[in-house]
Amino acid sequence: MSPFQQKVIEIVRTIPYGKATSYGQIALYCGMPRAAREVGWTLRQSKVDMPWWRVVNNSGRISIDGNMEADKNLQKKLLSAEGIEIGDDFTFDIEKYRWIMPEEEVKKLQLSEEQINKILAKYSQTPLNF
DNA sequence: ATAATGACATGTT
DNA sequence: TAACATGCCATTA
Repeated sequence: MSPFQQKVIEIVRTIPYGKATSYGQIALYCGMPRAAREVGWTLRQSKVDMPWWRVVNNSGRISIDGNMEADKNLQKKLLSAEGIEIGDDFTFDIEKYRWIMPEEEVKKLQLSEEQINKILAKYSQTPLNF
């Protein structure tokens, strides 16, 4: 298992109940802004215990396709159970439920200052919305 | 070694 | 708003 995958797992485990994040967001926290697909790959093949269902794509859609229909429906069910309402098209308002890592946690990630700034600029705890 | 394939993201149309 | 195109990068073939 690569260090990247280990980070993915660590971070996914910190996502609180009832919240959701995107693949790209996790990738960013891991210091690999372009590795969203690898996050998905990790969640799929890693059998360790983690709340994988709290990770969706950036438009708030469950993006499991093809022959993983069972998992797709399971994810919808699990999210619904945590209070996130999901429509028949497997989409929901991610901004309403998006989890933002606290700034002090971001600073513990051992990333370059440049990347930290990038993270805070994109996912700030006090965004425009409220 | 080269090319195709994804639980993705983002900018253009 | 939604479809399309391009960029990404580890894994597979």
